[in-house]
Amino acid sequence: MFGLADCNNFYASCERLFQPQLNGMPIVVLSNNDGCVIARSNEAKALGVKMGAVFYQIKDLIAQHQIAVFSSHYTLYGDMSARVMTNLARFTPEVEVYSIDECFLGLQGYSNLEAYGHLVRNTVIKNTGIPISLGIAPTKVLAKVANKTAKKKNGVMVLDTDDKIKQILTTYPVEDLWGIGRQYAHKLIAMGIETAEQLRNLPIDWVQTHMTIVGVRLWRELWGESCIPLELTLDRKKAMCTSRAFGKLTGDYTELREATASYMSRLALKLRREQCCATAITVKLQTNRFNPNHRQTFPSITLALLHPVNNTHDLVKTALEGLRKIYVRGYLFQKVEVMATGLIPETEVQLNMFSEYKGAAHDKLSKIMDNLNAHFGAGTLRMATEGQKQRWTLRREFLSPEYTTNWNDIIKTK
DNA sequence: TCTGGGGTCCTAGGACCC
DNA sequence: TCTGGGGTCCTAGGACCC
Repeated sequence: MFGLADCNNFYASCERLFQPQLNGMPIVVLSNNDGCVIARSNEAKALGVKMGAVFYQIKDLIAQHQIAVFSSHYTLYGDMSARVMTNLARFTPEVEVYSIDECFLGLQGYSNLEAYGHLVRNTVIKNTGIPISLGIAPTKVLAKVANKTAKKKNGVMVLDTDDKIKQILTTYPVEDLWGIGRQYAHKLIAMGIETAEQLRNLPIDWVQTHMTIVGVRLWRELWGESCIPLELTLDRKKAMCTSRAFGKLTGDYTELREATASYMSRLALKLRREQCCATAITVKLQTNRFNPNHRQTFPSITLALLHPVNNTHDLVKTALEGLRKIYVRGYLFQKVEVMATGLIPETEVQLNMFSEYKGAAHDKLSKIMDNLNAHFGAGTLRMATEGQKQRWTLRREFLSPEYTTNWNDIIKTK
């Protein structure tokens, strides 16, 4: 049996936890640059705020109902997520952290799952203050279904018999299934397949032909045959990227250089944390695709590195070389993206006999930089090309304090 | 004025190998 | 008239997830 624990309205719950006067009040959390709504409390959902709604287009609604607004605060959410996961891990040795707010649990051999589920749920809520729901079923896909159903009931749902499964699937919208995205949903509904039960009654050959092997796995999981195992070890990443829209559009080469250098530095740090090196990097520029009155261009370039590296200096230098090659005057850019691909573990890097480079282990400068920045705060020591003023940085008008990760912001009680 | 960011997997087709 | 069989690797495009 698989359990799926999922935090309710996770980002909104994190913000509300530290402002209890907002209990029972509508809350929304915005994407980077305060662009669109990415999390809503139940009260905000009830007022008709849609997922992905564009913030400036719903400002009237927000004012009218006094909806509390927050900018994304991933330091806070990441820390709260870790607390939830630590608590969940006390209940089973088999834990797969699936996303920032979701976790699969291996529950094979456990008995009295209903009661156990409530124990898990109540413990997490008590210890972290974050409300969660728990779905338990014979497969991951069905655990997802159970979880979604649990959210509407008392927070725990166990699907342990064929009858229960059939009953739930009969009313379960096909587009809400894990693995059915917009395209498949569109195709299925056009054929009159509207529920999960109808989908699993389709012939498997049809599913194979139109939805590939991925669809077949989904189909089998709906019938209770587990095809998607728990992943108990972390796979090595294959690619990493840092991509962010600017706080304002810019065509200024100096600003684009600053942003590219900053994003690449951040990516280099991520690579070192994962203890891997990149063999190639891609730099991509984007104009604002939503504005039909703007001239559009999306230039991109991939550059191979002489040897796999993860040090800030070499990566920034290469990224700026890429930027120079793709930059065009006369466009207003909204975003730059840097991506590292062909990732190789630090310890398995093949050196180049014609180069002086000795490998990541000899990279003293990055180590010193990381240590200083860890101690004195991010950005204490950085590349000069990252700039001083950084006028292109994120808009985050509604940012909450770093309650759990910064001594200066810790909550004081009398 | 203003529209997120970071990933994975699968398939088909082409280039290449012996 | 007729043109093999068995592979690997890479890339682009399309789907999906949170």
